[in-house]
Amino acid sequence: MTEELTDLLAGSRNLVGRSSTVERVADVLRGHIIDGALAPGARLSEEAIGAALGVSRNTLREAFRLLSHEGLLVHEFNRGVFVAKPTAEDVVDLYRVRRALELSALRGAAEASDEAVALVGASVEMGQRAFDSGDWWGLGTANMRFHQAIAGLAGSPRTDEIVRRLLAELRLVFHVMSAPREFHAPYLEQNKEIHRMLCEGRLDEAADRLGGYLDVAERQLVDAFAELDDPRSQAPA
Amino acid sequence: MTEELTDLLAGSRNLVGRSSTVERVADVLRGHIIDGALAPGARLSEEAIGAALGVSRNTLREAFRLLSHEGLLVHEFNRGVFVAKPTAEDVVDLYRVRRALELSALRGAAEASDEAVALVGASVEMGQRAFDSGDWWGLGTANMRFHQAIAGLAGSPRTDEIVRRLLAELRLVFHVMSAPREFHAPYLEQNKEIHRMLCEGRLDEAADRLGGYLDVAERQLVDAFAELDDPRSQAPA
DNA sequence: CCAATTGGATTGTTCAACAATCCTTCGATC
DNA sequence: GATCGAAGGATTGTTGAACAATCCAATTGG
Repeated sequence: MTEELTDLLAGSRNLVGRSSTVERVADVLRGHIIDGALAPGARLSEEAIGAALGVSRNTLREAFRLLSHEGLLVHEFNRGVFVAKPTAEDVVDLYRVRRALELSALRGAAEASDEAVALVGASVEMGQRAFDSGDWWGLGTANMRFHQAIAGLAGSPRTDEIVRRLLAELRLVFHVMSAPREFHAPYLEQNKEIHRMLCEGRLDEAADRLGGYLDVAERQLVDAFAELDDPRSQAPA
Repeated sequence: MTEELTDLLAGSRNLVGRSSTVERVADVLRGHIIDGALAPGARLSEEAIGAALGVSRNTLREAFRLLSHEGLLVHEFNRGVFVAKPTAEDVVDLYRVRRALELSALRGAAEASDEAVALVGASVEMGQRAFDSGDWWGLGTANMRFHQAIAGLAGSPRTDEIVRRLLAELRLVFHVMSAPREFHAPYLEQNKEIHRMLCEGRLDEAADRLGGYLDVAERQLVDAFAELDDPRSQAPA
C-alpha cells in the first residue's frame, strides 16, 4: 500500500508520458536508495547495475546523471557514482532551504487552492493511519507528504520540485536515525494542529509553529549525527 | 600533512581539472543559450550539434540532460531538446521562488560572513561600471550577480545552486525585453540602497525594499509578455 | 478540400571498442 | 621491516556504428 502510494507520488510528477527507459531505471534506483537497500556511501558499478537491470551503460549513465542532480547520487570523475552520504552540515543546509520555502508558502496560503489545502489534510490522515497500524516508516512517508503539501500551497511548480528534491535527500538522512518511531511520532500532533490553523486562516501562527518544529527536528538530527561521530558511543571492537 | 595535500589536490582539481567533456560541452551550450545565440524554442539536433562540437551523440545527450535539469533546455520524448521558452506563468513562478529565497537570506543576513556581504558590494560596483560604459547587457549581468550575492548571504550551498538556476532561466526571459536599458538601469540605484541598508544592519527594511522591487520587476516582465501575445501589437503580415 | 498512407529523418537504446585514469599488488631499495 | 615506486588489472570516459521506435511531412487517393 505504502509503496503503491510512493510510486504514485513519484509518478505523478511527469504525467503519463513515462516511456523512457532512463526514467524507469532512475525510478528503480531512487526507490532502492530511499528505502535503504543501497546504503549511503555505496558505490554503484556501471557494469554490475547495468547487467542487473538489463540496460546498457550509456542509458545507465544518463539515469545516474539524473539522480546526481536530484542529490541522491554524487559523481566523482573517473571514480564512479556513490550514494550520497549527507553530513550534519547538509542537514543544516537542507533545513535552511526548507524553512525559507515552506514558511513562505504557508504565510502566503491565503491564495492557495482548495485542492492544495485538501492535500495537507489528506497527508495528516495518512499519518494517522500509519500511526495506528504501527508503520513507522510509513509515518515518515506521511510526514514527508505533509511537508510537500505545505510547500504545494504556494502553487509553484518550481517550489514543488525543489522541495521534492530536498525531501528525497532528507530520506537519506533519516537512515542515521536508529529510532524512527520516537523521531517521527511526535510530529503527527503538530501536523494536525498546523492543519487546523491553516483551515482557520491563522497563517502566521501556523508558520511560527512550523518554524519552531523545524528547528527542533533539525537539532535532533544534528545531535544524532554528533553521536555517530562521537567515539564514546562506539561499541568496543 | 596528508590532509593539507589532499585538500590542495581536491581544490585544484575542481578548478583546473574540469576535464569532463560533458561539462565542457554543457558550458559552451549554456553560454550560447544565455547570450541568445540559441534562441528560445530552437531545437537542438543531436547530429548537427554533435558534429559542430566534435563530440559523440552519447556525450552530447549527457550534456543535454545536465542543461535540462538546469531549466535551460526542455526535453520532449522522441522529439528532441529545445531551448526553454519561458511563459508569463514561468515568470510569476520564478519570482515567487526568488522572493522566498532572497528575502529569507536577506532577513537572516545578521549571521552572514563578511565575504558574502562584500560580494554584494562588488556586484553593485560592477553594475556602476557597466552603466558608465553603456554596457546594458553587462548591467543585466551585474544585476544577476547582485541577486546571487543576496542569496549567498544565507551561506547555503543549496540556495546558491537553486538561485543560480533560477537566474539562468531568467536570462532567457530577458530576451523578450526589447529595451534592456530601460529595464535594467533603474535597479542600479535600488541595489545601491539595499546594499547600504544591509551594511547598516537594517535588514528588515532592506528586505521590504527588495520585495517591492521584485514585485515591480515581475509586473514589468509580465506586461512585456502580454504585449507579445497581444494581437494588436503584431505587424500585419 | 480532407483523410490515410508512406517514406525519410530524428531520437532512443544497445553494443563493442579503445583511451585514460584509478586502485592494488608486487617488488625494489634503503 | 618499512617506504617508495612501478607494472597490472579493473573501472570509467568517450567514441562510433547499428538498429528499432517514433515523429513529421509529402504524397496519394477519395
